Amino acid sequence: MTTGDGPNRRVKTTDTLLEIIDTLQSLDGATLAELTDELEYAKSTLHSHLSTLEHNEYVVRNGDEYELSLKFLEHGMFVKNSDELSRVGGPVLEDLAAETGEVAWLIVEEHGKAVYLDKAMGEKAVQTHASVGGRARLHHLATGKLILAYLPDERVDEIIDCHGLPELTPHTITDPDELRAELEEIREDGIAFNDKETVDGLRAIGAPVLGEETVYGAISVSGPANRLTVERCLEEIKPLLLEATNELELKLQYPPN
Amino acid sequence: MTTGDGPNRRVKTTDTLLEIIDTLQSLDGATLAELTDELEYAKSTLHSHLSTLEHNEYVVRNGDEYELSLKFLEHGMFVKNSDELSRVGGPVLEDLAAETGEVAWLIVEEHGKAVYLDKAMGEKAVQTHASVGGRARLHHLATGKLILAYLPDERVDEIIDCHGLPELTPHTITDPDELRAELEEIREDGIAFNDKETVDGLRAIGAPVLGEETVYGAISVSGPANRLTVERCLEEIKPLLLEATNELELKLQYPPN
DNA sequence: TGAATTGTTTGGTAATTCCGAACCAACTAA
DNA sequence: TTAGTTGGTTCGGAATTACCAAACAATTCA
Repeated sequence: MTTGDGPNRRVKTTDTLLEIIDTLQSLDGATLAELTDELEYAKSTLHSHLSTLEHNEYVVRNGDEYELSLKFLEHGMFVKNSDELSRVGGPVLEDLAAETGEVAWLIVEEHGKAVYLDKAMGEKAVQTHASVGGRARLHHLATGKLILAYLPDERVDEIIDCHGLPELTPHTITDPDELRAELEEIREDGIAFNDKETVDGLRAIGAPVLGEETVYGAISVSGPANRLTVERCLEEIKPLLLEATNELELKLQYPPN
Repeated sequence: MTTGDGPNRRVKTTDTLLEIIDTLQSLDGATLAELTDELEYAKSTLHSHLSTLEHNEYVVRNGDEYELSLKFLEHGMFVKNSDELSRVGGPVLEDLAAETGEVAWLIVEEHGKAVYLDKAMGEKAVQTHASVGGRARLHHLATGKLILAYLPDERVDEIIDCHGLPELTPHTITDPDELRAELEEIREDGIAFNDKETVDGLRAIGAPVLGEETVYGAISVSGPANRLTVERCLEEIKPLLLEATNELELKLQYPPN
């Protein structure tokens, strides 16, 4: 039989495999012995899995070290490029970054989480915690809250249930009702802030990219809170963001091809 | 038992799974019915595999369409960023692109193929066939031939055996001996050309990034053959490339951390 | 030289994948 | 409304195989 009960029967071997892949990534490559220590499988079992992965070019070997291969980059870039928002968003982010000097982000939702789809660095941009392809909870990001704000209420409840509202800084919203109140405000304003809710000293302002009945994603500009003041956000950044999202929404509505 | 005979026993279910993933990519998302047509498995079999992939967040559903998720981007960017050459190469490519106005590429070898690790677009750059994460044969690229030139002879034979020398244009080298002669020349010159060997009308010039006893990868500048003449390559681009690879080799030898 | 460590191979069985076929749910056409 | 179609979902059970244990090979270190 399979893992799990009742509906949605799963394939146990596949669970095993994906567990191996995830572990291989979190260890940043590992020898067979290290993997054996980390996972609850016999050495020989892991060995045949690794051989299969290598044969299919999903893993490369450096001596006795097994590492994930660039096959993942191939698939990943393919997925990224098949997203229309990603394609039209790239140049828009570059403009935003150039005009503000800060970091501009493009975020979409997947499986109830925020995924950093793209970024552009301005002149004064500082290296941040996040990177393209990375994931984060939705509730502590300007873009994440925007996405939640335009998602159906049931879906929001589901996401809160599933992922919780963990506290990252003293400013993170951890109460569901407080979050829902903020989402209401965001819907009224059409923009959202991240006021040191993710990292202390980091502020961001974002705007959503909306379609008819859907939210495609959101973009934001982030930077040090003392440089990116609330006034500067509202006066300088907000108009730029709204111009950008407006352009994106038009391009998504009337794709060039 | 398992797939394959003798040594390196493989896990058949894993082969199946990776086959599904590859198919899902080449179809750019598919319904269960479409996958059933494409692959030799029962509908119910594919269904449980897809359910497992979705449960592990490697696949997303849009209605009845199954698509690869951005999880692949996460792993892919992680692999890319754990490569030191990729990290130091990015800014160098940007400079090259800015100085030449053309497209600058960073290529590494994996499983006997060329992988486009990064690119930077100059002012006059035209959209090309290739994209980051993509793969190509080594024998028809300037960077690919460079990598072959500095790989052990046995390895070169192995790669020729395994992947062949398919013809992409009338200029592609398809004869093993001719290729080996060119590799010898490349070792003498320290640079390599791609003279319409990949796409008609496209020229590129590249230089290798060498370590002690190894070749890390290669970088190149490519553009329309009529603009990127052989003279311009030798006089303008070649010094820039050598300066760039020199910088990269130093940075790889003495990493900042 | 022997002990320790790590990757590789293999036999056999307990476990699971896989198929077939039935079951739904949503549309379409008559 | 009803019959027909298309596509996703579920489930029992036989055939296949993933998995473990244990032996083996190849290095490395004492």
